[in-house]
Order: sequence, then C-alpha cells, then structure tokens
Amino acid sequence: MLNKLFSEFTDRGYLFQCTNNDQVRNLINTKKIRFYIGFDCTAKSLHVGSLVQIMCLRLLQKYGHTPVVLLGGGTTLIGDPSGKDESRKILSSKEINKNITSIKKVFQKFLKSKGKNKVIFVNNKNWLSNLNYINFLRKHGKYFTINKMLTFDSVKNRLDREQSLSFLEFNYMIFQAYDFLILNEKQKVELQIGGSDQWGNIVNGVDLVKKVNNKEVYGLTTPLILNSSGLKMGKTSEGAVWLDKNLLSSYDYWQFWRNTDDKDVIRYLKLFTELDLEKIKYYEGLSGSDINQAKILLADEATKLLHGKEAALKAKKTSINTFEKKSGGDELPTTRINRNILKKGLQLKEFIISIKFATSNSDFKRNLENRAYRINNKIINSDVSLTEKDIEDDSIKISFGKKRHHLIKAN
RNA sequence: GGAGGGGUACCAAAGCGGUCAAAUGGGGCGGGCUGUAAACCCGCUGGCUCCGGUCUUCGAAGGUUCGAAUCCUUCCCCCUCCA
Repeated sequence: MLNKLFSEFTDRGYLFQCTNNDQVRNLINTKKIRFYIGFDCTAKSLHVGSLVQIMCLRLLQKYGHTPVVLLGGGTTLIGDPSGKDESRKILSSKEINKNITSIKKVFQKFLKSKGKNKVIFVNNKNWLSNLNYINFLRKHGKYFTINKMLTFDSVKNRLDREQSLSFLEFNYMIFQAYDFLILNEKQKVELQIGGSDQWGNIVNGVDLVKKVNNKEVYGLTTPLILNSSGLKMGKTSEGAVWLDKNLLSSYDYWQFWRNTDDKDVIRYLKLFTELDLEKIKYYEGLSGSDINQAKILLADEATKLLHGKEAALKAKKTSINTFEKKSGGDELPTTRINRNILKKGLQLKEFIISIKFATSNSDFKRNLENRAYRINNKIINSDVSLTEKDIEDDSIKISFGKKRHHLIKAN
C-alpha cells in the first residue's frame, strides 16, 4: 500500500513544489521516514488556512511515516517576515506558551498519539534560546551568504518597497534552516513540509543540512488554497474559521463547509476529507442542486475529522431543522435567560447588539429597515420587547438574515 | 543631499473654501431570484438621536476665516526621479 502514497498525495492536491520529485516519491513510497512541519504560534488557534498541511501530516502518518510537529516557540519570538508587509507584533513567551498548549490540541485530534509512528511535538525554543552567538556564527553563519538571503522574496519585497526589515526578522530564515538541521541530527527528520510561502525557508534548510552534514534531505510545499473567486479560503461572517471549538462552534464549522461554492466542492473533498478518490469521482458527476449532496458530505466529513462523529451529526441535524424545517436545533447558539427578565420584557435591540447581530443602535435600525431580523421566522419591523409569549417550543428564535440564528431559552 | 508627487472612511480612489458624513469602484451586510452555491437585480455601509437634528471624522499639531478635507505654518510618513 505504501507505494501509492505519493500518487495519492499529488492526486489530492497537496503538492505544490518539491525539491526533488523523484527522490521524494521514492523516499516516501519505500521507506518510513520522519518529516516535520513548523507552525506559527502567534494566535490562540490555527484556522482552516493550515488545514491542508494538517491533512498532509495525517495522510503521511496513515501510511506509516512519523510526523514531527514543530510548534515554534523560538521562531515565534522573532516573527516570520514571509508574506508580511510589516513587522509582526512580538509576543511574550508567556503568550506563546499558552498558544502552543491550545494549538497542540488540534493536532491531537488529527494525528495518532499512540503507536510506533505517533506524533512527536518539538519546540525550537529548546535549541534556539540557548544559542551562543559567537559559536553559532562561527559554526553556521559561514554557510549563509547575504547575497543569497537578499534574493529571497520575503526579503526582496520588503526592500523593494523600502519598508524596513529588522535584523531580528532577517534572522528568521536562518533559524528555520537551523531547525531543520537540528531535527535532522537529533530526530532523523528527512523531509520538511510547509505552505508555499515557506519555500525559500525550506530550501535554505535543505542546503544547510547538505553543507554541514553532507546529507540529502528534502522539502516540499503545499499550495495556498484559494476559493473559486481567487480569495484565500476561510472567512465567515463571524471572521476566521478557527479549528477550535471555543472560537468557532462545530455547528458553524459544519456550516462553513456546507456553504462552499459549487466550483470548489470536489477540490475540497479531495483536500479536506479522507474519502476514496474513486468515491469522490462519483460526486464529480453531479450537477444542479444535486451538488448539495456533495456539500453535505464535505461538511460531515470535515467536521467529523475535527470535532468528532457526534458533533458532526448534531451539526447536521440542527442544520436540517434550521434550514429545511425552519425550526431550531440544539446546536444553534443559545442564550439562557432568567424567566423573570422575560416577564418584564427584554428589549430586542439590546439583545441583538449583545449577540453581535448589530454593531450599534444605528446599525440595528438600518438592519431593521432592511427587513433583516426575524423572531420565530416572522419579520420584525420595529424594536419590540421579548416576553414569555414569544416562546415557541421552549425557545425564542432570533434570526439575522437567512443564515444566522440564535435561540433564547428561559430558566 | 537635490527636484517633484502624495497621505481621505474596511480597501482603492475623487473632492481642493460653504450645497461634504464626503462622488465612484471593490469589499462587507441585508433583501430578491435560487439549491444554505454562483451569476444577476435592489437597498444599506460613522456615533447618538425626542428622527427636527446633533457630535466626531479626511496623516499630526497649530493658525487664517463667519465657515476648512479644501488656504497658511511646523512636524511625521510614503512614492517617483536625479545624485
């Protein structure tokens, strides 16, 4: 089964660039290796933008390879200039550690933590923070030429625009290269995977390992996933599509996939689910409203991977109730309110603003004029007071537009 | 270092003494159509408001004026060309 891996990898759309196609194919198809991906820890959670890489890790692990996940406590202290116009905010190491802890949870969902190829977590802070400057320069600094470093896009762009690039950030790529060297020496890592913006950094690492240890290691990048309108995928009306239940509920996650553009469904099924490519082919044949079947499947499968079977099922059930039967569902965001408050009457406007269905009084008024709000599916055209009489089937459903719903339940 | 151009709302970009809360396009939000899609059409897109108004906003700070995004001064930042 191993010899199919590389073709599945490319067929699913995970491959963008590779330092050496043939050798990597050979390597991952015949040997069991260790490979690594580094993740930025600037946010509390990862979002769907990192999902391709996570799926990569999972696929390779499934075929027996060992994923090494580098949560860059060290490099996050510096900030990667790639793809950034301006310097990133520098985070304190306390914040970074908090981020690492919560980001780890995502990987624990996608990757096996048991068995002989269980996921290995590493933190480059362990080898970066105690570097001796002089020793490091003497030993490794000689392998980096400024001439070459200046040709990297991440550097070039900043210089071209005459934006300042601090020496701190300029060092990022050196450290990422050094990471690869260390991981190769200490963990026998032979392959680095990253997003397409990491290409330069990855190649740097490959070169360094070759120069220092005269060993051949490899790098490959995954494509940046754009939706059919050419935008980075992963936005909802609520913001980024986080891979953390506390930041984005499993219901919203399901909805995100359900709302995929027709033109993207098949590609996403390949990238973000583990369905057989054969089976996906069947869905490729669908047209018209039948494509919705594929979207539901995508939502089910993607949600299952991240939040589990139960959550996916509940999200689907709630979605059907909400969108097809126009009722409610357990998974809709819910606010519990003391019955006494309802007896007195709860001002709709205040509530709407509190759940962010409006940003201000004026916004509320505008939305009202646009016929955007409904209580229990009935359009509201003035600010009203919510009372017990509005409770239907133990809750009051507040809707903003067609897709955003919120329940109020009384205690 | 010299010469010129510019900083306007989420972004791009008009405005260049009052009629400017600021054209237009994009984005976003809402409505319609539909399949919870796309395309298309329509509306909205600073705060507060007793819906009469009112307050804050055009890089920053001062000034001129009855009145400034628009004129003047200083400062900060960006771009292009020359050295």
